[in-house]
Amino acid sequence: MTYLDGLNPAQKEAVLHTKGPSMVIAGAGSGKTRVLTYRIAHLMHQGVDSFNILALTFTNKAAREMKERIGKITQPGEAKNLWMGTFHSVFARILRAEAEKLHYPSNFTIYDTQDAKSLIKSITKEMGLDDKVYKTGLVMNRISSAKNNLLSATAYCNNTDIQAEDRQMVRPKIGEIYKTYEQRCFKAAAMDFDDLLFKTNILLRDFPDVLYKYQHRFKYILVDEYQDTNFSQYLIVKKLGALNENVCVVGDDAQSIYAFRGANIQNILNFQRDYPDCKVFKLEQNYRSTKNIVGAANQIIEKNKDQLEKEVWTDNTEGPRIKVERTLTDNEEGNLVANSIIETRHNKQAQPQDFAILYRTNAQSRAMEEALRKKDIPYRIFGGTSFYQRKEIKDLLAYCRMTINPNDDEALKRIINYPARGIGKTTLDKVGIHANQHNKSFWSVISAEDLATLSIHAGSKSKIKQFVTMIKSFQALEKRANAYEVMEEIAKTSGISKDLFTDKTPEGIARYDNIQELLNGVKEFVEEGDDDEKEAIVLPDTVDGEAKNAKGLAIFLQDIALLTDADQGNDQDTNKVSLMTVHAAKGLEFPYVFIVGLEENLFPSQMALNSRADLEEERRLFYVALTRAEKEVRLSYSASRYKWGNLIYCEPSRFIEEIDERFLDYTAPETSEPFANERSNYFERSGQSKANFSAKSKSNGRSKTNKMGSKKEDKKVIPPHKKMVNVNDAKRAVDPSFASAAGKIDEGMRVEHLRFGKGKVTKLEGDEPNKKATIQFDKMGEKQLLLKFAKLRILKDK
DNA sequence: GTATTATCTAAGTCT
DNA sequence: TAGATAATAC
Repeated sequence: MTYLDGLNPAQKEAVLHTKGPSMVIAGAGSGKTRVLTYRIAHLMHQGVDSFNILALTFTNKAAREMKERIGKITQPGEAKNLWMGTFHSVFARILRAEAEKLHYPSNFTIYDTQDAKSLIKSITKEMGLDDKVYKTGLVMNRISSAKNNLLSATAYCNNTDIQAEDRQMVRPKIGEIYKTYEQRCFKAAAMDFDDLLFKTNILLRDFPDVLYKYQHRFKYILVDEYQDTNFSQYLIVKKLGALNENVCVVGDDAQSIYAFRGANIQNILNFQRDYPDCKVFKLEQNYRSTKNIVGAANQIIEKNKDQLEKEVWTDNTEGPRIKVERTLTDNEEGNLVANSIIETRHNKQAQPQDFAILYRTNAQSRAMEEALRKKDIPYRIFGGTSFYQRKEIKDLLAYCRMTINPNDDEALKRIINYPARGIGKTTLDKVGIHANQHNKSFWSVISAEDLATLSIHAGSKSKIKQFVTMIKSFQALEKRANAYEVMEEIAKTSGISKDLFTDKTPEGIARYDNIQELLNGVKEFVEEGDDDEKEAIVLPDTVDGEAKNAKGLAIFLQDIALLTDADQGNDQDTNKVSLMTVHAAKGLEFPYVFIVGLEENLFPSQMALNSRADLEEERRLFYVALTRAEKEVRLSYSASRYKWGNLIYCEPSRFIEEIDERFLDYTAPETSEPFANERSNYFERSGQSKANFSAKSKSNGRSKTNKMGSKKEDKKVIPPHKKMVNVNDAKRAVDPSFASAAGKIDEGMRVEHLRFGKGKVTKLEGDEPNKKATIQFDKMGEKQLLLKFAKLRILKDK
């Protein structure tokens, strides 16, 4: 039983309780993954066949990591039949195996977000709807949340509440779009991300024999990050676990950060309701972080109302305080981080891989990247525009998709005229109209006699025929060749390789390289031996009866849409600084963590300011960010930042203020009275939500300004849109006369501050570079400012 | 039908 | 800023 020795009593209890439902509430850094892996190992140790265990994780990254850990503590090959993966990948496989029950082919395509958006867009266009009203993103969110709540298109249209909501939003046609969307996906033999869960529910609901089969198969079910499951996922788990009730869910309500995707903390409560005798374990000892970090994190999360009771504590050392730093621009913030990394590496003998830079939005990675590149610090970006989402990769994959599933309309639309082969918009429109009228896929129109009946130029027709012949040749090849051979042939014959090769711009070269990289990846896939870990997630008795070519394109393509950058295999040089969004960092840990861009309207996101629930999710997100760190956290914010090419003036995040000073180490402008100015902004901010609110109601067409306008005396309140200064105003922010005056300032001078206005310097103290000035501002009262940061302009001597 | 240019608009987080 | 789309010239 040596493998259990490393567990603390609470962990051990959770691991040993294998029979019956259980729930593990695991605080950040309390060894949640450890419990899951040991639990699985323990099950197998007790004689449970890995064949009967299903472990569901939230990301591929988590699945892969856990697989590695299990591999280390079990006998070789023992975990071979273990099913472990994300909800999406596991059920995609089950759906492929059972596809014909739902009248889908097993080689159905998985539409990614881009595909889905493009389809929605063409539907709204066809319906003659204004795409400014029916924004694809909005429509998609609506459809997505309907699916996650198990509402089909018909149910959506018949639901009076929803219809009323849509009418109120002045978007009454969403239900109709949803219906068409569903039909189009079906005839294209495609499922989107939400369908993978939705259709699994349909499958388990309508086919008791299938349900029975998988209930028997999955005698033990484990779910990681349970707080982030949505209703659809919750119900799948509930159904599969109903027979044996050996369901173990692990989660932390404080780390629920996917409500935007339909995740529901309610599921934790549902679980206790569904299994009243479920055993609850709480893991509260944090092994990851210093006392200081745990203390700050606890304090942050305390501000939230919605949470389960638990107290995270640690035995670790105190550790240094959290450093808070401010810069003037986002690029400077990048330099600050880069320099800190160099410094820490030097002082603490740290490796690049010991550092993570976390941000709220992917767009922020750029400034960081540039700074790191300049200083020759190796880094790796997770997420963002994934490799598989690059245009050239998607183009090539679209050919592959059509080879496997020619009815894949989105793939067809993408490539029928790329590289240009004279099949233009007019032609494609005609095909599309015919296809939709007859409820067929584009392919079934152009590859059949239908084509002859269409009023298309003979020249275009013959070009279409050539295209059809080409795809058919790929299909023939796919039957006998491996994935690499097929894809290489496609790249060559389609003209993609040539098209990119002739493009000698740096972008063109990069694209060509990416294609080569994809081909290399496929080659690896074909050449790699059967390794146990890879096998673990493949359906052992799959995929369909006809014993498909295991190295074939179909298998390679299977769930490429579900992969992200983090899942790429090239692990050779992992000694790099990690850059990622806070969301992507969930479940990971690093000795040194930088959380950047801590500014109002960014973190918390501007869109979260309107409701308490949204703001609490942002706060949980910040909690997640803080608790990633083992030794040190550094927070930074910038006074200005480029957004959409415009310079935006930024305020520090409220989250900084929410941390007690005893956990912090300021290098901020106002050392003696931290956030004196920010506090005054806080006042502004409290009015901001009102401004927001009235602005919002206005845009709704129904003016509530009267109701909100009672607070007219708040005239000093700066509405948010004013805070977002435009380019002209912003030029003042970088006006050199404001920036460079610091050294020359003396007592008695009249100065002007960008924000506080005019005032008189009454006192100077301290030495460079931390010289501090006390200034009596005409309107804002007395402030103490650090000269190196204060944006002051000298007005007149004495 | 294609290539080039001008204009628009988006970036919130992930499977 | 950058990619996507619309307008324009060829």
